Amino acid sequence: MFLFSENCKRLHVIMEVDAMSKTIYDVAKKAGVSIATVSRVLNKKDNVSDETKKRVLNAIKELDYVPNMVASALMTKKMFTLSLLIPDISNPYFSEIARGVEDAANNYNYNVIVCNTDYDLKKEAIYLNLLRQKSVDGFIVSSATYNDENICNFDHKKYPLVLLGREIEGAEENKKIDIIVSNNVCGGYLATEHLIELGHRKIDLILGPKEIKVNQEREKGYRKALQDYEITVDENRIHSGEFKIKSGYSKALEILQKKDRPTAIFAGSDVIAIGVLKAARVLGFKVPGDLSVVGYDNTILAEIADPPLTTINQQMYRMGYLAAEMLIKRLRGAKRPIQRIVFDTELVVRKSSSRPR
Amino acid sequence: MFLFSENCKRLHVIMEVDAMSKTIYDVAKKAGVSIATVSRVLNKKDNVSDETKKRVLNAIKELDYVPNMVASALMTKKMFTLSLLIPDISNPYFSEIARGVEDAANNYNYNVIVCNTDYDLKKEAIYLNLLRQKSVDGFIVSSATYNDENICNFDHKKYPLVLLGREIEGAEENKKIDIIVSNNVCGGYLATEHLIELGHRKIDLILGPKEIKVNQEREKGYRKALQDYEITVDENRIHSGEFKIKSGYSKALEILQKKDRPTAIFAGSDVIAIGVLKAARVLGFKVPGDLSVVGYDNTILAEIADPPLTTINQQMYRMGYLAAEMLIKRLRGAKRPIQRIVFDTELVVRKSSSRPR
DNA sequence: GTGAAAGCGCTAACAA
DNA sequence: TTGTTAGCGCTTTCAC
Repeated sequence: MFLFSENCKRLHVIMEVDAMSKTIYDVAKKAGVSIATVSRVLNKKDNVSDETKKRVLNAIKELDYVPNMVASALMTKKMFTLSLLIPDISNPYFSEIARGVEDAANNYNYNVIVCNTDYDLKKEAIYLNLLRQKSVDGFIVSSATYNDENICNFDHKKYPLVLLGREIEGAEENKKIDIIVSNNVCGGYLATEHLIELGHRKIDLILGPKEIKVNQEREKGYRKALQDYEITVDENRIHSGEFKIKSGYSKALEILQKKDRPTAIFAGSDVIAIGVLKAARVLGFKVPGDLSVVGYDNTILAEIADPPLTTINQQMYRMGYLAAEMLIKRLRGAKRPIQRIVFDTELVVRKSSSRPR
Repeated sequence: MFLFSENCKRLHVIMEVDAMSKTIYDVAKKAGVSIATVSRVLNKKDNVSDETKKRVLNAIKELDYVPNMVASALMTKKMFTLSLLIPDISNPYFSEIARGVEDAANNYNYNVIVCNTDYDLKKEAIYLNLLRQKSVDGFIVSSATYNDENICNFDHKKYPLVLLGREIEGAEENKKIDIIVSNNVCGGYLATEHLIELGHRKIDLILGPKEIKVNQEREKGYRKALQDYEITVDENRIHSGEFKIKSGYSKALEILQKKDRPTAIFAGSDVIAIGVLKAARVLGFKVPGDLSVVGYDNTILAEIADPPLTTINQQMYRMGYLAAEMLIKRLRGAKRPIQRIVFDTELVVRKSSSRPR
């Protein structure tokens, strides 16, 4: 069976009528109106009479018509899709952020494309480029190292961007981009102060990669706290590795076997702290009796760890949610100044820290 | 300054030349060829002479031209984007799957839109509908309950779909859709058998929601193991709740205070098992001395728990990876039969299980 | 090997 | 309030 679909200038040879996707022309024809009117109804413009609107809505329902957003995006440049670039979605810290981003996006009828950059600038650049081709409306980026050239060279006018949890070097650059961070200096300070106030003097610090700015900031907080309490900073007590259990484990193993071993370790993330706990267990040190441990992030891991980790809370979900919300509001054309929002961090005391023996 | 861009039928009023996105017309003009030729080069068709190809490539580079995939998708219907529907990305089980999906997708130059359905069929339906409008190429769905009407009524011809970790009721329905699952009956059996062989006879089962088929299957494995070892199944020992720490906690609290309390609990997920551990701690039961606990999934939580959880390993990452790969291969038009792939589960023995006192 | 021209399914200016 | 029509930036016949 062959049929002609009598769309204006379109001539379809159709095998099964239902197999073809319906277009705005089919709806227009069925409702006895022009495509412009159908478009008006679809986009909820008010200048359509109730009478015709009803007819169009009926036709849409009867034909099971689904509007094609790709076609409309060709004109409007809006795909109602955000992209989220993070190092690794399987990391609880980022999956919590992602959940916040997606919830906000969903709330405004946006979708989110998630990309894992693995802290790899090249991979990030490829994603950025591919997604621009797809006319994604905006970007939330959380994978930048402190001097991320991808971001510095990015055309923020054309592609709205919110930086999440990371800053770019240079105050001027920062003034051009919306940024959401948490107060890492404060977090580093709080963790260190907590240990000092418990009576610790030999406090080692195990951070994530140096290139990631949050680590520099947490270190700053650590130094500041020691200074404020008039404890000399021992450079040999400051270490860095990766945000991985293994990394925390091996560093701690090394540290804890030195003569002048610390009575406390402040880890730059919960994951690192988990590695420290493991090393302590292997070496027969009791936590917190022989060694106090403080983590960072307050992911679900901190609750579950043995013993439950004292840690610094970051508001991942809220940061993600706000990032998406800011981005969407900017996309909607609100003339708002560039913002830089700093989320508070706070100390969460659990069982992994106590006064030294 | 006003300029005319001399694109064929297009007349642009341009303020800053560089501010406008370059189109295929600009490239064609600069290279002195037609847009058809540019298109051929972009799509790597072979029928272009090396000479002209070089000119076109040069023009592309000089203009910093970025092809518009939305426009091309209007013809080709390919957006090179998959969507992944899962209950909750912040759940480590699903974030591990998501990572596998995204890695495979990225490997084939696809992107993935992640959606959180919260086990809510209505929310799932809304996502499915919205994403169809966006011409997403295919779907990976992991949120279906066992009789998910959204999936049953889904037009798999038009929108390729892979079911991940869940099946649909009815063998016939299943034959129409690619499915990737792990062997939950086997997993349930292995966990139960492990406890039986340790000498346990009073083994309680705490599952997730009954509507989710995996729970029914794990229960089946549990029953089978008891029967094989000639232990009477006590219906009062089978419980169900949610896949949440709290749920496991409250159920275990209740169970452990009964007169005839179990010597072992098999939890339907690591998260539930974590709740059980917490309840045991609160009530002063030592794990594994007073109570053995076995989890399910082998997420990162199992490693980290106190004590580390004996659990059933599921290959989340590989399942996710394969799901995306299957979907993409189908999208590429390979005429392949509908597949149903079952991943093995295996017992991982850690510290939360031992013989009963 | 290359170009002209007709759409893909919409939106939006302009007419009526 | 409604319709006509010219694109949006590509792909894809069909000529040459």
